[in-house]
Amino acid sequence: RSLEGKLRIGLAEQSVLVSLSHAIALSDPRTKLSEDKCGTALDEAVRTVKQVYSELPTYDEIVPALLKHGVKALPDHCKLRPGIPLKPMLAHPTKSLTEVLNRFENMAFTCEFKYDGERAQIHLLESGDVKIYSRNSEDLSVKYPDIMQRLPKIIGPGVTSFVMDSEAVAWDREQKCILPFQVLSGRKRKDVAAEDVKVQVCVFGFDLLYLNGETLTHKSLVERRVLLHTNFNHVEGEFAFAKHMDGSSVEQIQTFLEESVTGNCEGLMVKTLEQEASYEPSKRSRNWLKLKKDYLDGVGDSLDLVVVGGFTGKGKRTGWYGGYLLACYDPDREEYQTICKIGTGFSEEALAQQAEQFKELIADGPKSYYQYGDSPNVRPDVWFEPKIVRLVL
DNA sequence: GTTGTCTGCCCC
DNA sequence: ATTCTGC
DNA sequence: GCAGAATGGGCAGACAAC
Repeated sequence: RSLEGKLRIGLAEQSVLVSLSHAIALSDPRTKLSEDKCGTALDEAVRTVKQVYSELPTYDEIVPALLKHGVKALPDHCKLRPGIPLKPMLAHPTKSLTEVLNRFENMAFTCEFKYDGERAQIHLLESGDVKIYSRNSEDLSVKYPDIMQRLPKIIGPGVTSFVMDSEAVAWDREQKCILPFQVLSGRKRKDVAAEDVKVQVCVFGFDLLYLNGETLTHKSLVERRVLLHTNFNHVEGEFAFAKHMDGSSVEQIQTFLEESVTGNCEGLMVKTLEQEASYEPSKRSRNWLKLKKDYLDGVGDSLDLVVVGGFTGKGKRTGWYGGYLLACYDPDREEYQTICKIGTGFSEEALAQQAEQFKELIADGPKSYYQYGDSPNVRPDVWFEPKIVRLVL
């Protein structure tokens, strides 16, 4: 966990990679370090190690290769390979179509449906083994035996190995339509047999990162997409290509966005096609933008809610409230019904100021007319008098 | 066995 | 996931 | 803009309690 940077001590993955790169570069006699070029050489080493790690995120292979061959030769020994999940490319959120058009002015770009499911990175190894990985590189192979089983139908002739980026989405076989994420999350995760799968899924492929021994990440999206479409088969209700539209006018995109929402999708992904259109593992790249319907202005309702409790903060929020319990007043029943917790969107200043504000409203316990659940995570550490109303977006 | 509580290199 | 902060 | 660390709802699984 130390190496993987998951200790929450202010030293996480990227800092570990920098440290490892520096340590190797500084101790390797092959790296000649003159005073003025030392900084540049270190930066170069970090760049190389990060690049390699993003494609083959396994210290078991990188560290021995570094020790044996040094930083410069590392990319020759550690390459993207089916069977090892690479860190998926992520998208930047945008709040309006204007923002998208602004970013991609004078560039070729494409819009894709943003499917509301689970990221699935599908690997076919030369050995014939199939593996499916989650967004966080968890092995989902056991969860999706149905996908494993149907793969032969999907793979085109001559394909011996590949890595595909896709979204697994809950699918209604009767209505032939996409079901919400909530349905998908009801699927079993362990000891799943393909025969008794209750929640069916359709896989929507949207990128191809490796094919028949060749890494495709440096190719442009338009090239990768051609390879995806020519080497895989659409299979009704089982595998489809993410729906896309390459038009660039406001009207075309607006229509496509509405179409995606009608089709039970979250909105659109907008991606560069030719320039700056490589696949950047692990990066939240500005070359991929997500335009979700609930980000858009005027979409989504706001509520007036009453703050009825506070949760003591942890870590850097120690000393004040890290989150609050909110309730909605029901005039018929004359009671406050707790509805959600809120813990983001507060600056440290607001957090401190609010702690002060609620100090005078601390109650001995929950009011008789508060209604809340049994679960401890909706039992705040401190209950408040129902005085403060907040507009929640 | 059945019920309840809590956790997760969880999913979003 | 979203959001804020220090660099 | 990056990296990191706060925090949300909701699920199946795991395990403790009965």
